[in-house]
Amino acid sequence: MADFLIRKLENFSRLSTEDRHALDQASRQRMRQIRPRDDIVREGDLPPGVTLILDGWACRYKTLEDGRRQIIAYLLPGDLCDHGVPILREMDHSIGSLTAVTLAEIPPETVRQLTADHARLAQALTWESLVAAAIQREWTVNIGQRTAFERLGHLFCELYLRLQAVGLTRGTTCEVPLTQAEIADTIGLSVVHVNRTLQELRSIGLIALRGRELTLPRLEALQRAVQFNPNYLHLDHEGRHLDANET
Amino acid sequence: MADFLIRKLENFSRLSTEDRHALDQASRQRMRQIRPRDDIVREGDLPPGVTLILDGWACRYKTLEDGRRQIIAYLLPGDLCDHGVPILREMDHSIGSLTAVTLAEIPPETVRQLTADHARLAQALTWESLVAAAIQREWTVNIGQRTAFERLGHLFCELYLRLQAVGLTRGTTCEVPLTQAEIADTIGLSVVHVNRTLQELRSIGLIALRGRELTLPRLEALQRAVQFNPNYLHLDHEGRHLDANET
DNA sequence: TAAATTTAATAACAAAAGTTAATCGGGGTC
DNA sequence: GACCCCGATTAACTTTTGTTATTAAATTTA
Repeated sequence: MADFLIRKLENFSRLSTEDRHALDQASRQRMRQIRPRDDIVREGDLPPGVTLILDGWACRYKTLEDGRRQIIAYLLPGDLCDHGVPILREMDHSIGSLTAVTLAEIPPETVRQLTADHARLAQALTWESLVAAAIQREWTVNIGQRTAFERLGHLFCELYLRLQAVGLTRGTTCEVPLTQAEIADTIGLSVVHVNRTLQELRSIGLIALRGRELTLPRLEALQRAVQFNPNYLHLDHEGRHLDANET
Repeated sequence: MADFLIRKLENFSRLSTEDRHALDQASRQRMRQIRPRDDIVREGDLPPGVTLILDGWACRYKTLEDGRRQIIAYLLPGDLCDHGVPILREMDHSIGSLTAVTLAEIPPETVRQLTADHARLAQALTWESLVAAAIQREWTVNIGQRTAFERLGHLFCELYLRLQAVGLTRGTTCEVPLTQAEIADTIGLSVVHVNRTLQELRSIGLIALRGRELTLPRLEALQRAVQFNPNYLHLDHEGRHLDANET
């Protein structure tokens, strides 16, 4: 059930069979199905406990009074949300599904046990939350400093690598179930301009889009063209922390 | 020594004398002075342990190859940085001082003891880190969706309230030791446009700037004008979580 | 105190991105 | 199979914001 999360965590450290089993069990206790484009939690609600996206895409977002909307983060299969359960009184943003979503609510007690009994797991989960924070920071940079062209290319690089980390790419291709309006709300551009920029990326041959299928035929070139530096994803040390054989 | 942090945490919950004393002791173990506009940690460095800003302003920032720079977060007196010490191998961004800064490095062992021995403190520290994350999200919204006018006003509202939370405001005034160039790098605008927008805010009487002294004579009006909603700062429940007398 | 260096303020012009509106196209529905 | 609806595309035009350059003012330093 927790396959995507497990796969992601193993980018950071090798988990034992028990680690994996425990995580899997935890994810099976309370599952929930969400329809596409439905709210999972709304701003003002009591923050939910730890939530794991088992499958599908969701996002954090915030709506201004006049209807402008910013997508703040994507929640992909294997992503966790921890709002520090009883500490904050209410959500300051909403979470909504983009596609159909399957999620697991992991009870506080289960989280406590998991991290208490499985040191590696605890470490790996810390890693995952540090990376989530790093992604949020990178989005600030992306929206604040980059041109439309760079923003869009950067987003695609990030999505591709994050999907790859959970095994959701085939070759140079991955599914990106976003409308241009959603992309616009993500990188702070108008739909029209997203469309223009998309054309540009296509015409140079840096991306290909067939339906919801995104192909990055020349990832390296794309990364260079938009100054994408993957360091913030902290994916580059497969288990090194736990192997004693470092240089 | 840790006065600002203590004051900030008490916006969330009342601390006991021992809590405060323990925090204060922890902050005295390893102090460091940083000159204005100096790097504290650089991208690529090994992430430092838990760092507490005792006094002065610092910021997280990221520089692109071609020199563009984005300020990702402000670190004000009483702010904490926790990079999850040994988990990530290298910093994906830099931290630099804006003014002269006094900081405390809190050894991992001390952090462990603090949170183990002082439950309230542990909770309060979790609160502070959740708020830091919420601020980061709000910046995404600010830069992504708002006009120059709103962005700037929003930033000022945030800074004022954060400074107020640590007792660094006098009436409607606070010190904001930023150049217009730094503000520009914060909200993703050019210096020239920041200047223009500043004039506009001034001419309407929503802000006054004398040197580094920022006055918000009509905070409410400013908040309305820029659609500032302070909910993301989660400052509105003075100790409620620990008092049993809730509704 | 004077010189040097930042920082702030303006202006004129250029470019990027937004707005509005119309059309096209595919997928699903009746 | 005709109709609808949503999402994508395109065009024309507007607005916001960026760029470059110059000057003024304020700080810092010598």
